[in-house]
Amino acid sequence: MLVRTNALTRRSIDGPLATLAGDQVACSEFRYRRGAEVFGEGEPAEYAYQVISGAIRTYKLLSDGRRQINSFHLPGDIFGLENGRAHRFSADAVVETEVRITRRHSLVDVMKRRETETNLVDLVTRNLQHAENHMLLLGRKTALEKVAAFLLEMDERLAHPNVMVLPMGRRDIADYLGLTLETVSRALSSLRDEHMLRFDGQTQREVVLLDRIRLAELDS
Amino acid sequence: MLVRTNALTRRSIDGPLATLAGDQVACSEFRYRRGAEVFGEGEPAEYAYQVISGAIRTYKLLSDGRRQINSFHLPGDIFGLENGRAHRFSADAVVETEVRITRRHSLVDVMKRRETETNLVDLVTRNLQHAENHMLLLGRKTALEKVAAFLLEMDERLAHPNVMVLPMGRRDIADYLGLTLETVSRALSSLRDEHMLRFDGQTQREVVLLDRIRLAELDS
DNA sequence: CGCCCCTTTGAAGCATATCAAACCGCGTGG
DNA sequence: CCACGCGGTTTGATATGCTTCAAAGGGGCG
Repeated sequence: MLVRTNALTRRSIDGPLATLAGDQVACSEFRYRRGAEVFGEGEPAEYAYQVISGAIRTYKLLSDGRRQINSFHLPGDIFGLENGRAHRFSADAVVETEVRITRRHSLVDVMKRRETETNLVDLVTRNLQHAENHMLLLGRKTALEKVAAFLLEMDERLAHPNVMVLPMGRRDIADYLGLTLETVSRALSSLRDEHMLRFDGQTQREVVLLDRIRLAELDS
Repeated sequence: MLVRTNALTRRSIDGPLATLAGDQVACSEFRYRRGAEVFGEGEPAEYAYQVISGAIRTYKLLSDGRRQINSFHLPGDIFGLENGRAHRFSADAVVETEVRITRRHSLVDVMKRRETETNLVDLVTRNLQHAENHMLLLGRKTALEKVAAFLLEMDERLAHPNVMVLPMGRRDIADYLGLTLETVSRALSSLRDEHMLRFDGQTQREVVLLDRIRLAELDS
């Protein structure tokens, strides 16, 4: 499948991938047909990619098929460079597309050599990962799904306390979720009525999650 | 303003910031009152921050005051670590909040020493930056604003061609913008009717931007 | 020529926003 | 101690922007 190439066959687009890879690692080129999948979410991340011509979309899917495209990758762009072992999103060709490919290992090894125990790339990448998840939420989830996702995110980040004390008000939650505060309030009331959560104390900021499983189901 | 501290006064939360900084750089602690601004979008990024207690929100604002919160930063979280000179978003305290602060320079210098000319952090960070802008779009912009922003993004990335040939169809644009394809189509028709763009050829994929200024105004 | 995909356009429905009012706990000052 | 005011939240009624459902146009390709 992979078309081997060498320095002499390189095209005019020599971006960071080529620079990074330099002559230390092998680059190959490959051509994808319109709609062809480059990689799927959850698949092992073996390669890093640079678009030579055409366009790639990277996206996430909800279980019901709704899709959120994170980015379009155009000629010169690098994508698919993951810190973990698996791709966090899917990628496929919008049109007939040429890409340059290099084994992820090569890059990661170069990276590892240059950085020590505490990895700054990891740090930024975690932020990126959060942003990607959030884009999916903002672009494609309903109010109820958003609020459920928010509660579960906070629950997890607060290490699943019995009583979750939210430091932020309804307005802040609303702005985080791309909703109005009234809609957030209604969603919370609805979840309370459905016995998925309960308010503790008098402030409405102390929440007890009663059914994390059903909340997670709501979160698609 | 900054409260100097040393290793002896450090609290129990010693996350990556402390590790990164180690004993190489000075850490200070500071306390923000509820609602106090830690930094504003566009301000010079002089420090990196780690939350000790409380909560910080980072967000962007549209000119009419609509706000999109990107993240809530809870104890242990690091934020405000920028690659460029300026903050890409604002940060302020949701509640009374303690943060540990270190000069950005210290970290950046450590980083620079460890990495060479081609900076992987830059790479990931650019993606993050895009994601942040996109969250604002998804959470807070109207259909017309989204489509205008999309056109301007593509225009810029394609180096302002006279005729912009979009590689993707309406469905792809819609999924990128968190809309339906019909809404994208209606928005484009509306922009055409308002003489902000014109379709070239017969495919409706070749767009000529006639009034980038008004488009940019739409994009808030 | 005819089919298929993409796009546009129209009509109706619906989820969420907007507008409005009441409630509630809390802090403050009388 | 209570009255009051105030910010935050809930709830209700209405409005609306976007989606959904539907159909027709238009171009490319077999």
